[in-house]
Amino acid sequence: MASTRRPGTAGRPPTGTSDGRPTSRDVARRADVSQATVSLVLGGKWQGRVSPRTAETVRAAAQALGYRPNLSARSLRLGRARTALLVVPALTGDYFARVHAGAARTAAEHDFGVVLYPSPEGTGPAVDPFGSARAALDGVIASSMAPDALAALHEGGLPLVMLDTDPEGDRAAATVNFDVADGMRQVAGHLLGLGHRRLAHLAAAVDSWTFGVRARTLAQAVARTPGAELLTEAGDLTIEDALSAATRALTAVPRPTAVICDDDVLAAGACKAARRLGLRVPEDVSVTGFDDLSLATALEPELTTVRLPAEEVGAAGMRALLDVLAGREAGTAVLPVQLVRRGSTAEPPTGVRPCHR
Amino acid sequence: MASTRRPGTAGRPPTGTSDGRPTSRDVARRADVSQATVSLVLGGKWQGRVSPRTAETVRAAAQALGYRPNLSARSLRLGRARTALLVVPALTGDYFARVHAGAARTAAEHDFGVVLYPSPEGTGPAVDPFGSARAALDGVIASSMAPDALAALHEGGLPLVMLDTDPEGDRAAATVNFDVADGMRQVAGHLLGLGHRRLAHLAAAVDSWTFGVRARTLAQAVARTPGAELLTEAGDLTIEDALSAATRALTAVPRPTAVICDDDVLAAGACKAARRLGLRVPEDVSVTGFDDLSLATALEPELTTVRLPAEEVGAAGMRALLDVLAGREAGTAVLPVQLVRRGSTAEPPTGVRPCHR
DNA sequence: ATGAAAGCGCTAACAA
DNA sequence: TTGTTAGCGCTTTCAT
Repeated sequence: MASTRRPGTAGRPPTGTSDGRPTSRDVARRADVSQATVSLVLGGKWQGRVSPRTAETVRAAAQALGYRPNLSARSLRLGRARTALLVVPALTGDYFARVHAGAARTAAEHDFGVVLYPSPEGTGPAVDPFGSARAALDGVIASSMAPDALAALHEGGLPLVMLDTDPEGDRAAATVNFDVADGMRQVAGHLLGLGHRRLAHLAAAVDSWTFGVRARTLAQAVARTPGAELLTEAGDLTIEDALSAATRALTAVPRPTAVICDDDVLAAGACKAARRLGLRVPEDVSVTGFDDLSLATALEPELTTVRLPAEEVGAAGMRALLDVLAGREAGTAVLPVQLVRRGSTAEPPTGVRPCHR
Repeated sequence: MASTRRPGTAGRPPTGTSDGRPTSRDVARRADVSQATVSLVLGGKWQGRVSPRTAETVRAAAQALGYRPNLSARSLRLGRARTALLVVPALTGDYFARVHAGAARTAAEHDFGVVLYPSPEGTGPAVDPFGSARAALDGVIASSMAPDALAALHEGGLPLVMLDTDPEGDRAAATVNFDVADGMRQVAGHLLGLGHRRLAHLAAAVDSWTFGVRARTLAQAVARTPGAELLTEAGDLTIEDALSAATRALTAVPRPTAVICDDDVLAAGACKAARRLGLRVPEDVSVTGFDDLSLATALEPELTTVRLPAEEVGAAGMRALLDVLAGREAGTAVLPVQLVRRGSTAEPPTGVRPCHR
């Protein structure tokens, strides 16, 4: 008989079964089986344990009720959520969209989910991503984050895979990187091969492993080439900043004949600066980008740039995380990149020897 | 004494307390209080119920153990997750990043979270967003999705707020829109006022409310202006497609003097097409965009376009959802938009009367 | 082939 | 002021 409201009953949350959202018990009642049977059937592990007839009944009832398993209950019970957090510094541009797509695809193949967390702080320390990313998580994939940002991520005590970040940091369980050094070497080789000798490096004013590598590699390549010189200007990854940095570079005396940019956005700024200075690209000055964003082909002329296999880095990152979660060894992967030659580069203008002023 | 393994004990998931992740019971043990006290203290509702001294002890223990509450358990118990799903058709460009930022900011103010779901299908029907978005959800905000996509979203049985979508669809609990009609009127007025009479509409080949409104409004504005004529070409929202559609428009005879684009990406394609045809922007042909993406200022000349308050639509959407969840009435909001005049528009070329071929 | 039961970690009512 | 207790919905073992 109904006892007079026992202690614990009082603590019942506002959303009982009257909430409208059917539970597996509702399905069980309707199919006239036990709740456990429902779980078995819908969990797909009923083979040889539940009769096909019953299984069908259960599925019909679930369908009729529009039943969806409660995710919280499932992951509470399982202790795992089959979910990874993908932390990215920004959502601008299509690069991170592609990383996400790759990660999500691979995750789905293993019945995993990915929740995306665009860090409000950019590449810097993420402010409590675990508080904001409202999901139960099994692991974290961090793309292009600064080293000190990773510390905060590591606090979570979750397996961490880093993409496009310093592989020397020993915080991560696994690392996936691009061969950015090779990419920059390809750029330098392309321009140097075209005959350029006065180069400007439009560097990203961002403390990030990838940009450090780009700067060092470029400096080395130039140093190895007799007669070649390198001028460096830095700017934030915004059009506005790129414009002013590029303007500084292009008004230097003697004027560089090529501007090597750390990023396609910077390259867009460089093209804008060139045009405003009355310089034609590529006749008067060559410009290169990096990343091969959709922006690269939105410009006219289209940018010569380095294509990064963004989807693949996302996929490889997810695979690495799955390996770690399964207790398997997850190595450090380095993905090849490729220079895409388009309209923004050409031979340097002739007759513009030292007599340029 | 340890009984001989009772029934239910067998079902214990692999991750017990030995998993390494501390639970509130671990904190309780360490602080030498009951688990309930821990919950009270860390839940911030201990005022006048737990002595400050005890509270401090608990916090210290939690800190020392690196305790983080288990989200699954919390939302299972609460029956609500304080989390919204934001469904967007794509992550390219910075528009949706801004919508997300606005929604996340407002959510955070109410201790809510936002999980972002980039629909792999673009504006079309989302394939089981609830399966992929691995989080317990209280509601859904859908931005710029096609009408039939919303049906699938509504299946979830969750409150649905729509952004930038047909307000006539009765599926949503609330709607937030831009005054796109006004935006298009501003564009048309600007160009017509400059003296343009032969206009081309570079339309987005996307079945979406917002583009329908843009087309209708533009047609009306042109029809109301004596001597004005409108040519329409449609293309997907890619540079490549925009380029060919714009090329068709710009090779029409007589050539239009202005190209009104449904979107900044289309406008970038139009600029590219113009340049390839040897036409100068804006001297020979004016081009307008829509959205004011960062792309708009990456180009030279910068695009005259319509700025949409993206962050605000995200914030308003989140507010509407919070209202619905609280049982309050959530009206339909319409946000004002503004034409931003930049370098891509000017008076039509003179002396290019009918004698242009 | 099916059911009963336990308990994942948490919150909140109630007892003490 | 603090502890006890029930139970959110689910998965899984064991008993039937």
